[in-house]
Amino acid sequence: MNSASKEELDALIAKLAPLRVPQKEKPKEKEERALPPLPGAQRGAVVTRFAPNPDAPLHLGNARALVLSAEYARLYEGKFILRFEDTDPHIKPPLPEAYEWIRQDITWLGYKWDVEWIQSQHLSNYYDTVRELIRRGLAYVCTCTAEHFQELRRKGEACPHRGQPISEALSLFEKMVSGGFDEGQAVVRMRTDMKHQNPALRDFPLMRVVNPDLHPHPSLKEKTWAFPLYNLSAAVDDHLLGVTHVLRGKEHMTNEQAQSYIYSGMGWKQPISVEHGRLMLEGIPLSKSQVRKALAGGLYNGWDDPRLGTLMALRRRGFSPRAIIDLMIEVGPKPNDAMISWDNLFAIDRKYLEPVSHRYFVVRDPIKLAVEGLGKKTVSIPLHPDHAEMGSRTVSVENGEVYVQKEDIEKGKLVRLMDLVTVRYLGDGKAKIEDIGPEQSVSEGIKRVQWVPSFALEVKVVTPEGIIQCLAEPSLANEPKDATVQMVRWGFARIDSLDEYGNPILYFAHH
RNA sequence: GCCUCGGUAGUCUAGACCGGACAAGGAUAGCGGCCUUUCGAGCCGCGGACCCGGGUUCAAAUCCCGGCCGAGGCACCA
Repeated sequence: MNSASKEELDALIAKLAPLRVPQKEKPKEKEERALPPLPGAQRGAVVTRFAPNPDAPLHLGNARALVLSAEYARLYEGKFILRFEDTDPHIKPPLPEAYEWIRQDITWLGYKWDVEWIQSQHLSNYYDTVRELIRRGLAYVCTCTAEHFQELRRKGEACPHRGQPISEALSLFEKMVSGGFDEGQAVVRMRTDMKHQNPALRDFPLMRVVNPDLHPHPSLKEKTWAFPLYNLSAAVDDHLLGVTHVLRGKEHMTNEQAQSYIYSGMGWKQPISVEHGRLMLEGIPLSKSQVRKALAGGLYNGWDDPRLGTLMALRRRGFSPRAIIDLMIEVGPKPNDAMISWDNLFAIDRKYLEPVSHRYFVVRDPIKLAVEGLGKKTVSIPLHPDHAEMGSRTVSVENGEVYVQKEDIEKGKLVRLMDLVTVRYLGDGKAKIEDIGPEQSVSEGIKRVQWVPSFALEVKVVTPEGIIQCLAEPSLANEPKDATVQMVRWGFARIDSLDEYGNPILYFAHH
């Protein structure tokens, strides 16, 4: 079969299912980029998981593993698990509010998880597995200092504890669990091969001690001294939860090998692992540690600061979750790293926002224009030029005065105030009407600009570059919170909140 | 120092496993035009890439070897 040509296959398919023959003349629909097949996946028998550490909200880099895991589960009609990996109260202590942040981030993207699993609530599973590994002679308790073991690992030499009897290992382990060792005094190691060509795999650690008085776990009432390390907890839970496919970053490549020692030691079937490359976002620090540091230093206003690449920030700016999903599907599960450009994300997002966003005039850096002879006038303008069914808004000029953007007018030049009138700017805030209709203004290439009446709404637009005080047409106040609007000739923004005077604050998304 | 994985236009991606209609397709960004009461959307056109060097082959983006560059691991983090 694998020697059959494409033509032969097509012919065969045509015979079997004549209705599904692709029609040549059919205009090529822009096919949505699809995910490549998942190795070893069977419909209905795929279980994936997304396993964040709840120490921060999700960012675009995390979204890759998340979207892939959720999409593959959906694609194969399988199950999707959300697992919180909160077993390090010392170096990466869980942030109690982050659990909910992450749930919200995932929900915002439109995904539901079939199972939620919090590792810190299931520590006894890891203890049981460690006991079994010790009983099988596959693990031991090492009381070397970290530095000393590092040295032995480098040289490929065993430490004195490696040969300890099983009974001793077992009792030392119970001593770890019951608080008989302080931090750094003992660790459980997998017995692998001290001469393994990859030093990372030489007797890697399974469990260590964290002092609960110094580093209490926020969601553990009882004092707990022994915590699993990543390779142990991931292997135990992936097995227990029946995970069939693990989609994660390629920084876990050696972990996959480490985990296979546990899987084979326990006689478990190892899930198929697909490791994707890392994502970078143009000009933005994504790494949690960097962001946290900058946050502490007051550089950002919070995890949802519009300058950040967190999903929270993108959500606040009014991005469509579909845009993030599309981008992740485009990047796919391949092992290449990718530098995501904002332009690319904006372009995808625009496709979703453009057809649904109401148009409004918003003026930055305003200058008052007294238009001679304009007087009192009310115009009605569609909320969307291509969708009359969306309705329209009205803008009233009271006394011939409007605001335009300083940069849009030039003394002596014509300018078309959109949907209102064409004027010539005379300088000194004065303008006079010219008898040039909309069609003619287009054909003559006259600049068309947005404007607002003199009794405009004062709005703040929060952009990645800073907060801009602007004037908006009064009907913008009719838009509900969370609505995404298009500020004509500027870009998309989301209605975020009201300021102390009841005026809207908008978060800018992009052009 | 040891180990691993990558390298197609500015950016993202298809093709690579299974060499041949690939003088490399799509998207985005750029430029030009059309259209249009937005600097939006749409349409048309233009320019832009297989990291380098060897090898195998009638034929290499695709296979092999070497190099260069990039990323990651060598945590009592995940």
